[in-house]
Amino acid sequence: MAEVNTTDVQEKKSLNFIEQIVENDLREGKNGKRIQTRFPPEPNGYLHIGHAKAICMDFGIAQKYGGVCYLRFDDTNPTKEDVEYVEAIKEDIEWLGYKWEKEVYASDYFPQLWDFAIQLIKEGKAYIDEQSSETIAAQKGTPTQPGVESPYRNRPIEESLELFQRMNTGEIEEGKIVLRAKIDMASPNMHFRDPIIYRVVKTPHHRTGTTWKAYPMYDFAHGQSDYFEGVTHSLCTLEFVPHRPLYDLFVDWVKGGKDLDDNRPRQYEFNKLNLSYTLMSKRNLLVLVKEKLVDGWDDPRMPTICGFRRRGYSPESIRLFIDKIGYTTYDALNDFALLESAVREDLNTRATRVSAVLNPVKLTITNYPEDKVEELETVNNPEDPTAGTHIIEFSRNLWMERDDFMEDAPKKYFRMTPGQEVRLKSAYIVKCTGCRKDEAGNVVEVFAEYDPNTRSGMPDANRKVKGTLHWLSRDHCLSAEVRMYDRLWTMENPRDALADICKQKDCSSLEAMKEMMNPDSLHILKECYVEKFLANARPYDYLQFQRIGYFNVDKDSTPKQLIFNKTVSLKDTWAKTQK
RNA sequence: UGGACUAUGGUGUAAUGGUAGCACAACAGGUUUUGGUUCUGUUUGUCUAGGUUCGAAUCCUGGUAGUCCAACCA
Repeated sequence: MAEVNTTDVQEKKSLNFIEQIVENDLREGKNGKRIQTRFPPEPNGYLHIGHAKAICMDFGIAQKYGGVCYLRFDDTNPTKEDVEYVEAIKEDIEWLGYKWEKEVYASDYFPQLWDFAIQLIKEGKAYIDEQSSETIAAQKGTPTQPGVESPYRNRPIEESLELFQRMNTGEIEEGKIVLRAKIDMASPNMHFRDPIIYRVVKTPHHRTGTTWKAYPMYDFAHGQSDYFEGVTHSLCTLEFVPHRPLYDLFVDWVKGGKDLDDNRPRQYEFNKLNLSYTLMSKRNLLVLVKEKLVDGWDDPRMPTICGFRRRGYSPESIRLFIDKIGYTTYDALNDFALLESAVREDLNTRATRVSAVLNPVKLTITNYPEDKVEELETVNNPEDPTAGTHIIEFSRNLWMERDDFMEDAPKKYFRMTPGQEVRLKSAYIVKCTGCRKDEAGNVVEVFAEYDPNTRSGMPDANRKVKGTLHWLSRDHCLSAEVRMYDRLWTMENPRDALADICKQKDCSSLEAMKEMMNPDSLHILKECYVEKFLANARPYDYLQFQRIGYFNVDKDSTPKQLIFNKTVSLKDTWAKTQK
């Protein structure tokens, strides 16, 4: 029965348009019914949740259709790249739960690409241009005006050949000459107007060192790399749609003819992730890190994979979110609330429930003996009976949450207020008898009397009261620092807002970002208390502070200095009705 | 004002010429030793004007709106 059910669910889940293409290709026997993809990051920064969407697609398609996925570092621009990023990227992909068949680099193909470029020169399909970048740009025309041909366009092949060799010896300075493909200066597709395919870069490469001085451009490397590796489906985001005709052209050329066979990579594009209240571009994230507006790439407010990891998101929750938003060709703006609902959904099943008092006030049970301490059992996770239980101490002197007491309470306030009964979670029902205030009128202590018959196992254990509060025994808890995070940006679409501010005020994106940042994105609470049970909690452990939210243990937390990060609040229908 | 792409509730997504469905969000209620979870119910949608068709969210044409393209970045 259960198996039938699973099949039903799978059948009901409709295929996204890429999966439909893949199934079609499989049916038609393209590429020998083989599926191969690649995830091709440039090692110039940390992966963010937008990359996670591409990772789930690239690795997911291979997984689902019995194919393989390579991890290929697109390292054709040594000025921006670094091994630091290579290592971080690998860590993040593994954390997300994916394994690559092979780790490869575009730079592995530099010799083949070089030979191919020479072949094109010999065939009259490429030439060396000696004009300045400004001139070349000007000759390119505009989208509405055709370009004009370079005076070097029809230079003798021998000249181009010789100059191309010298591009790689070091004798030619950066920017002096480039190799261009000879295509069509009048094409409505700007990428066809004799694109530059090789340029001189003298910065040492993080893998090949100083072996090369001439480096291929993206368009000249990507499709060919796919072809060399045997990639069948080259999946990327929508901004590469205009590149596709060029991709196909170069693949045709490197294959040595258009219709030789059907074994060739094809590029398909899907929409990239836009998230509300989130700035995604690597360039701007780099500014945040460099200018120390955040605490590094893994600051829990960052949309990086490592940021979400430090914040307490699970890999499963991120994959669940990606699965929910789907893949289309529409430029969507996804609601951050959907990501939050995904992480709540996942953490609800796995986070250990504990008590933490973040804004403490004394609670004294006046009819409970001074020296008595009871060890009470509390469940680790009501959603998971196998998660077990742990002990929490109860005594006369407790901490409670300041928000859980009101002297004059509104009608539907089910918490501590004089004359009202509440349940102390996992312990007794108590009745509030009053409070003590300081000279300024601040409540400094709340008083209550307990009903000894209402503890679990006692005769009145199942007596119902409206409210249940969390609490801690003052002599049996630990101090902790708790970091409360909120969104980094105040506007729903910070990318557009950033552009607007820069334009209006004619300022740098750094200045604009400073203006846009949410001043309340981080609140550090230093005087919090948590259960003794957390003495040995390990970094990244998933927790639920009951009635508050999901939290995790920060990577810098130690038994002496406990630090917790708020991942996301619990849904709070009470707070909502108060607004 | 060139080319390419896109348009389904507030948001995202399905329906592949034949009953507009799902998730999030919102709202109302039941259960609950977390105002959580869970369960039930409710509200809200095919950008627009034509055309093809027995029948159009789907195909065609015009309009409107949005995205991308003029790096020696990827």
